[in-house]
Amino acid sequence: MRYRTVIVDDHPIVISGIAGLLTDLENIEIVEKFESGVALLDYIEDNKVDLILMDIFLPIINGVDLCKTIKQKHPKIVIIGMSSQSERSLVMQFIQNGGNGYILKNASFDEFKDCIYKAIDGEIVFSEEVKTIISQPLSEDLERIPGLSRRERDIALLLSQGKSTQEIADNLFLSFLTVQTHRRNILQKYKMKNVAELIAFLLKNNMLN
Amino acid sequence: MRYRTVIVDDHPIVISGIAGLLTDLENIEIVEKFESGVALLDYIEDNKVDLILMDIFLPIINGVDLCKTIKQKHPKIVIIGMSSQSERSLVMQFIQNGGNGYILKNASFDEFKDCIYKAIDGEIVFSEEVKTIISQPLSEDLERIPGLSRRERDIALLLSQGKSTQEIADNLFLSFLTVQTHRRNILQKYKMKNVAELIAFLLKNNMLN
DNA sequence: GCTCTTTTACCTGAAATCAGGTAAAAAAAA
DNA sequence: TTTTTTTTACCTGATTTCAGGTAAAAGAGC
Repeated sequence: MRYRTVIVDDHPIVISGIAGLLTDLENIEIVEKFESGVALLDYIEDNKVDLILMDIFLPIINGVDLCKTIKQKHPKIVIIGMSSQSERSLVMQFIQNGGNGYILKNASFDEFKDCIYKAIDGEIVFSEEVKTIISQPLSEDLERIPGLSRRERDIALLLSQGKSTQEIADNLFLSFLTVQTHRRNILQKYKMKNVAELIAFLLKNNMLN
Repeated sequence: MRYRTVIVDDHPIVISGIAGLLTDLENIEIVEKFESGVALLDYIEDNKVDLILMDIFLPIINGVDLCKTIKQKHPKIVIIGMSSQSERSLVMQFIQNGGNGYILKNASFDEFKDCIYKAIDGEIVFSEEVKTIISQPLSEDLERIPGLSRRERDIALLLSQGKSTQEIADNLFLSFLTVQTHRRNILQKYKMKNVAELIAFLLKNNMLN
């Protein structure tokens, strides 16, 4: 079986580069190339596609949303994201929205080949550098951030559930004033202006749960 | 080379079950079994370990935190998470904290074997059911949730950055009262009590960015 | 034993949010 | 073109948060 493959990238040079790499691959047939997501969305409505290699930074509609939209209608299409540089949260978001893998564009030909074959085989794949990005950062990112104490985490968790100071006090059998103090201490510890910013910060850094 | 492997699970029955599966595997040597994370943390300080299979739901310290702690000091140890049932965010969190893979306990022997060998080989692996969990749910989960309008998303984004109503109004060149109306509409749309709960909800459902 | 951190608790006043209402212009969809 | 959704805007009052203090008891670490 030959996999009908589409490439989406807003840089024509990158498209031809990837196309060049892929022509060497057995059973990968490049059927179309696009420079934007909307053109791709039109195309897949009328044509059979098995594999999509897409840049994440695209004009109009970004790669994450594009992937989500495609997967909702065509869950069987294998989608691999690509970008020149990236960060952890972007990669995770792409996977959470149905992506089957993520490759940095500086990956070697062998990495590309490996990842594509494995993705077709049903695996979720990452190029080497992506793997380090999604797992290593915590050693630098999170180590310097002082953690929440147990009580503070309890309170932060209830805050993220929309509880008011009074409700939290009732919930934890504490004085209203005590909870108020904890709230202020947490905000000051991370220099946050209010609970909204705090919750966003804590969730992005995986400090709740 | 034989991989020195440790199993951590608070159900002795599960430990023996997994141990049984693994004895059949070439070059996997089970050197120790633990029922809690603290015992494991002590052990790895004094003994060489290559691979850890750990339950995610553990007493005292949970699997995600345990994985994070271990990886900070011993990034080369391969850690695979396991649980009986799971949800997307938990799996993603585990991976973001350095985990090399995630397997549901109902996976077949072949899946276990495959995942373990691939993880040792440097891949990030998921058992079949985990793959569907992390990618499929969006088609049911998110489709029924009404989206934010463009203006609403602008405002929600600024809220997540800790901006006050007045600051948002200045930022978007709107009246204070207009922003106030948008805030209320967003809260009512998702039946949220306050911005804190709203931000948590939006971030967990990838509705910001 | 001593020290530092955490948890508990209280007071006050300004600022901001939340909840209820209404309504009209503009834009998008049917 | 008509209808619906979105965006804009105003009013009021109760509730809540935020920021500034202080301080003592309990627990963890040295």
